[in-house]
Amino acid sequence: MSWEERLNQAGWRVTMPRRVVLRVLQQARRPLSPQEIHARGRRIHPSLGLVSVYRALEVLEQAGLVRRVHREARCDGYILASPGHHHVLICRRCGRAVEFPGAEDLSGLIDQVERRTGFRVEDHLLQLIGLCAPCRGSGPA
Amino acid sequence: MSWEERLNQAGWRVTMPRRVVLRVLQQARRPLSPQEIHARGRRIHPSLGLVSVYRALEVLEQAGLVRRVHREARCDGYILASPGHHHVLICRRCGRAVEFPGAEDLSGLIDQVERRTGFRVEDHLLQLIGLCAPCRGSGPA
DNA sequence: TCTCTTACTGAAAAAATTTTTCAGTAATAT
DNA sequence: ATATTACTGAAAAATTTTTTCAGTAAGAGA
Repeated sequence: MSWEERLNQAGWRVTMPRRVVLRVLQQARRPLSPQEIHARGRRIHPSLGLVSVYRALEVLEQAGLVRRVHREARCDGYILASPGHHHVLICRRCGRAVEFPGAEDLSGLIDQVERRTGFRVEDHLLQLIGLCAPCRGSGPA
Repeated sequence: MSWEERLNQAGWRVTMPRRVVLRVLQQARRPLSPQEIHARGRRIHPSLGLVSVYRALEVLEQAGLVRRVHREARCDGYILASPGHHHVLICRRCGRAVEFPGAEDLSGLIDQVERRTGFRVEDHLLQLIGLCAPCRGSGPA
């Protein structure tokens, strides 16, 4: 099924901004911000508005056609740090965040990725999202 | 070593905003945005400025006393998505982002976390940061 | 304890990002 | 072809983050 069909099936229309955003991302070699996508998109279709880029990204992300990357810069939300490397567990219902230790657990996966991609992995960001014990019991999922 | 000593050793001063931000985060039960930290901090020390909260977070994060949490909302940077769940590998030098499949790799870790914390893990965000093959060869680390 | 140095501070202003509003346009079903 | 309404771009509003600057206070050294 083409992405056009996927959009249509989900009740969305196939429009110029969505087409252009997708094409820009296909040609990109690194994650792009909305501004960057807009600038590049305008070279393809000069009337493309920045607001439409925001809106297109929202729809395309919901449709699973685009993935948001979280990078060090420009994300808020802070918790207290424990010493050493920790992963973070976040409850999607109450927002509680819990740290848990462990880097070793990933070494197998990291080895595999290094072998397959040629990357040298230096650091990682792992966040697990779910429901904490109290929230599992109370109210609607 | 106390956090005050850690700051001093790293050449930073122990100041009111840093003290207040840390105290607010100690009392918080979920990740807080700079704005939220500011609002709560003012209840402890009404002259606290928002700008100082930003600056304190920056320093405390560098000192390893505070950890930034990346959440779905409010992060830019997009890449094209492949179907299904993928992790993301990002080169810190050239910015290239590569997806790689795999959720099974984490099942052991997730089981362990669920047992120890009572959370039910539904989703996760894993990003590996490192150097891609071309960047490993060229220029300064 | 006093004094000096300068890393810090809050407030205001500037810059940048994101959302809302609105009148008009164009994608799709019929 | 036509009708419906999901979409569009631009402007304005709201929000977030950074910069600037004159003054303050942390901490080193006497």
